[in-house]
Amino acid sequence: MISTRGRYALRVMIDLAQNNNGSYIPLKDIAARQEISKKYLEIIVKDMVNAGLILGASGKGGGYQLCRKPEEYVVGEILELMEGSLSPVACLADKNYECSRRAACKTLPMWEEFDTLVHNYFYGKKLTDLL
Amino acid sequence: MISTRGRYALRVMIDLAQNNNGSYIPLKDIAARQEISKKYLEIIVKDMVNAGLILGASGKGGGYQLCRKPEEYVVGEILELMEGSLSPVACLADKNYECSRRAACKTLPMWEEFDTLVHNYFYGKKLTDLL
DNA sequence: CCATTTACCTACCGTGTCAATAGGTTATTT
DNA sequence: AAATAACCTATTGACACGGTAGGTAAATGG
Repeated sequence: MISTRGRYALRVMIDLAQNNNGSYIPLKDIAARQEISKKYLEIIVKDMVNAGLILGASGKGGGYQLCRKPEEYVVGEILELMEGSLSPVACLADKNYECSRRAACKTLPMWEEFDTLVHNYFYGKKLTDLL
Repeated sequence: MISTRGRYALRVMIDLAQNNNGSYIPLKDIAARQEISKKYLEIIVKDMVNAGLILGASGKGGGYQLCRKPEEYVVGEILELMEGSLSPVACLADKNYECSRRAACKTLPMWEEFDTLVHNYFYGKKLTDLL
């Protein structure tokens, strides 16, 4: 299940790409267009800045902006940064996960195969595919 | 993310298939082999009985049993019964979900495509593929 | 008939995440 | 100085997750 963090982040990226005119776009406008609580979006967008996905600028004339060309963003990257991991099970999501049953686990190969499938799907989609 | 409900259910099914000798298998044995709390498994296994995945029998000599041939079980069916839905977003998981932005949603087609991918993957896997 | 075994049932609980709100501070421009 | 907008800290209510506890009902063996 993809949470609002990932989904809203994706919609912000799309909004920024669609309204990309060189200047910064205030969150107020994005929140209004996307019909998402501005206060809640602040939290998500702040993380997007910290993750290096977008640029933020304070003060009058400030707002947010893409820091790459839209076609250089990959959906999987955005989702993974916001969701933490796209893996279906804890033993794959957490690299340091210890499981004594690992060698004998009958289901692990399936989760691994599925994990690869998910990864390939979202990393094969660019932001521009959503415009 | 697949929760323990779905994962444990799958392991119980595998255990039942591997130890399928015609008689009922007590949960105590399954819990011991799988190293899962028996008390917690009770909850999950009860739901599996209610869902019609397995048979339960009380009393001495009782326990649980598959009610179909192992090759007639599909992983997707088991997971979906236990997890409720495998859909990545609420607007697809809940059939009665209302969204005013549906027609304009730029991301919906991607979620739909991904949903189909997930569905096809797990419905293409049989229980016997995990033995 | 009684003890044992086993499933089945109801209730509760601690922790954590999700989605959001509230209110204030800093930075920047006009 | 005023306005704008990002940034920061704290809090909240609801809910799911993963489990525990203790008891009841059903079936069997001796």
